[in-house]
Amino acid sequence: MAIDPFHGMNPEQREAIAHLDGPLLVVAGAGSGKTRVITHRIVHIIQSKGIRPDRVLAITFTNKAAGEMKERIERLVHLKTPWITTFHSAGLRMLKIERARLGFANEFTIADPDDQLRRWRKIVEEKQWDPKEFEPRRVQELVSKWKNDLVDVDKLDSDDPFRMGCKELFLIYRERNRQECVLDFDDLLCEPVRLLESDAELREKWVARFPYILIDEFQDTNPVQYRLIRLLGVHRNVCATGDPDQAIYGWRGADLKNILQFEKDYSPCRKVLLETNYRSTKLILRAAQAVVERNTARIDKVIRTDNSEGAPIVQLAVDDEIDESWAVAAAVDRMRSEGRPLKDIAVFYRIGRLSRVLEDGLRRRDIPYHIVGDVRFYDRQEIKDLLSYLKLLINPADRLSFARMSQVPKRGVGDRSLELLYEVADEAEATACAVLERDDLLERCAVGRLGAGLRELSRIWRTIRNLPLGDPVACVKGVIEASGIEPWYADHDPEKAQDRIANIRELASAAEAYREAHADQGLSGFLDHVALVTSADTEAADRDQLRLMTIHAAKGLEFPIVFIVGLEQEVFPLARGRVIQDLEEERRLMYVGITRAKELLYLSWAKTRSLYGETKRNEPSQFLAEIPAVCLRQRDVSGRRQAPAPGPRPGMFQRSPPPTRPSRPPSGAAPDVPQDGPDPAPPDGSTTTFSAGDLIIHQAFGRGRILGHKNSGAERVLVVHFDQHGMKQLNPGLAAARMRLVDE
DNA sequence: AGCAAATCTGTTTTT
DNA sequence: CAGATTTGCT
Ligand SMILES: Nc1ncnc2c1ncn2[C@@H]1O[C@H](COP(=O)(O)OP(=O)(O)OP(=O)(O)O)[C@@H](O)[C@H]1O
Repeated sequence: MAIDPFHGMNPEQREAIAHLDGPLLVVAGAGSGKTRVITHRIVHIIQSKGIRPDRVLAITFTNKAAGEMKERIERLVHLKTPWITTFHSAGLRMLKIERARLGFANEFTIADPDDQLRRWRKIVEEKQWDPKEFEPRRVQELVSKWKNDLVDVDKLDSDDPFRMGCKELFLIYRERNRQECVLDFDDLLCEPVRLLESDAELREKWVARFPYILIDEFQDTNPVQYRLIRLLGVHRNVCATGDPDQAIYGWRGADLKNILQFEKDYSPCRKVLLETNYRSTKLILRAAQAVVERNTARIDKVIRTDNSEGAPIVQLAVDDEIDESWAVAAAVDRMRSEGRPLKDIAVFYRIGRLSRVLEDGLRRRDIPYHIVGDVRFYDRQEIKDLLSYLKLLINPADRLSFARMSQVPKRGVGDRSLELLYEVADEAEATACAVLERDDLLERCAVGRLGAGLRELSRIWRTIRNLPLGDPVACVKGVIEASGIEPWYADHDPEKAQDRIANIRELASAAEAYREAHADQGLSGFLDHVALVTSADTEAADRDQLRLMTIHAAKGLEFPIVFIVGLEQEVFPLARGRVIQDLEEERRLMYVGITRAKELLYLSWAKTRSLYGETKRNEPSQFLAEIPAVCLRQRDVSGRRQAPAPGPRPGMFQRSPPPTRPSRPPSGAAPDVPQDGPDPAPPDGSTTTFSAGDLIIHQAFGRGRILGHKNSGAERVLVVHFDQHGMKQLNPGLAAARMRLVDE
């Protein structure tokens, strides 16, 4: 029944698959079959060495890549491969197994990054330090960098007061997390390293656990990750594959020099170069290669393809971002009408914000799309609310979750009640949840009219605390029921209630799906899963949708047709405050983007673009000029809207005329003057409307005159000029209840 | 305690 | 410009 792992492989790939014992480094360009080598090597290891699949540690960059690799291998060997995962999941799995060594009082939970940020903010506040100087975001960023760079913070010394301040904050942060049995994301890498380094016996056990180790996308490995590999890979059966030209996570501490380091650390090390690209047309590959060859800090490598020459890359210049989105939508629409499945097409951009305009264009043409890396399902407010209850069932010491549970739904428990409760808990050396369980403690904080809320909270906690932790579905359903969160959202936020309730139900479905796949794992496993899953993993891959994503999210993927938009200097390559921080990394990003395309590539840039609230004139990206002209077909459809007689609109990416967009009204003329027209009826059902020019009296602001209404973001607002208070923008629904018309 | 309005940011990429 | 945070009122 053995399958031939060498089947369909070229000679270099075969060499890499065959060389099982001793270190191996595969360095190769895009689309050369590196991931395929890893996959087939694993099959070969299992078959020829008789190694159990669960004793192969294979690291991929994303959960999705891991899932695909797992699926392929499990289909071939019919056994589970739980250690084909990301670094973070592998770290978590190790910590779960070794949790006794962490020294926590109860089972740990993984803190949500937002909750951690709140923790930093609170610590700065308690210290009474200036939150401008110690901005929680910056502090969190630096500490994360330290952890990923393996900095020993206890020994850290610096002249920089910010760094020393962060050190002081960190010591408090760490202690608090320890008390609450909470780990942050970076701890999933640091803690395994710490445990392994401090215990030779443990190290031996884990080294023996994985006789073979493989790492894909090695160029984006950071110091902690590499240390973990070094600790586990003393047997030297370590295989790394990577492409230095695809190193795009330098900002996260990844260091492409790890590739050179690997060769030294594992010297002598077999090195295999893969030089055939199986993915792209000749023109696309030549363009990508020409761009990346501009980098100076780079070792040249050969890459060729037997694929056809292919169609030229289309480059398009447009007036602004709206035209760009129209052009993309028109081109996609045409492809769809020619029978192309939408899932063959992807649109890439440097920064996530660019997806907004694209969405407008796509919606106009009813093109279904999926934004990869959009708000994670598990990051939605209502989901986090429920997760706080669930986390407390596992780890009642977690006060960040406690605070959220206490205050959603709102039940009259505020910061004061919480402070009091924490004091009582600390004094009794009990967890916050224990206070809710014990009448004697509860009565000490549920005093006066503050008491009602806490008693209600206590009642809820007592109904959920005995939910069966082995069954995530029962827990989720029990918490939804007991918390009363559905009726509360329905009542309190009717606008979004439907979506919210749908999401809440989906959480229950997710728990069901999880229970189905991991019957032995229980609630705790479900929560871990939730912490690590990204929105790229949750996508509905079965639907025929256009995919929109940042180039970072496109790493490792391939599509027949690719659009890259926003190719303007300072947008891509991206500048911060007019400075491009790392041009070579930006260029590698361009290389990654181009090399995702198999057949057709479209590149567009807009002469003006509104971003961050201002409209800027931009130059085309330097990367466009770096592509050899012979690879390109250039079109410029800018400047046509101003034509005196509009006539039929010229084609954009293609030659057939797309529908025209009327030229914009002179919007810059009077930005603050609201548009006229009747106000929408207030949502409360009353019929009161106000029109521009009406004179009104407002309960709070007194006499004023309605100027009209305008759109402020997604909201419609009423613009009123008050005699006493000047110009104000009011919510029309609420304002209607608070003001009345008066006669002149 | 809770809400709505006003003010103030900053502004990349993600496991 | 949009999101988060602070202020100010009930
Ligand atoms: N020997 C081969 N013959 C035919 N097709 C191959 C071969 N090896 C790989 N491929 C195909 O080439 C494409 C690229 O392979 P793969 O994703 O493994 O490359 P990669 O080097 O990991 O790419 P990248 O670094 O760009 O992510 C895939 O569609 C794969 O199926």
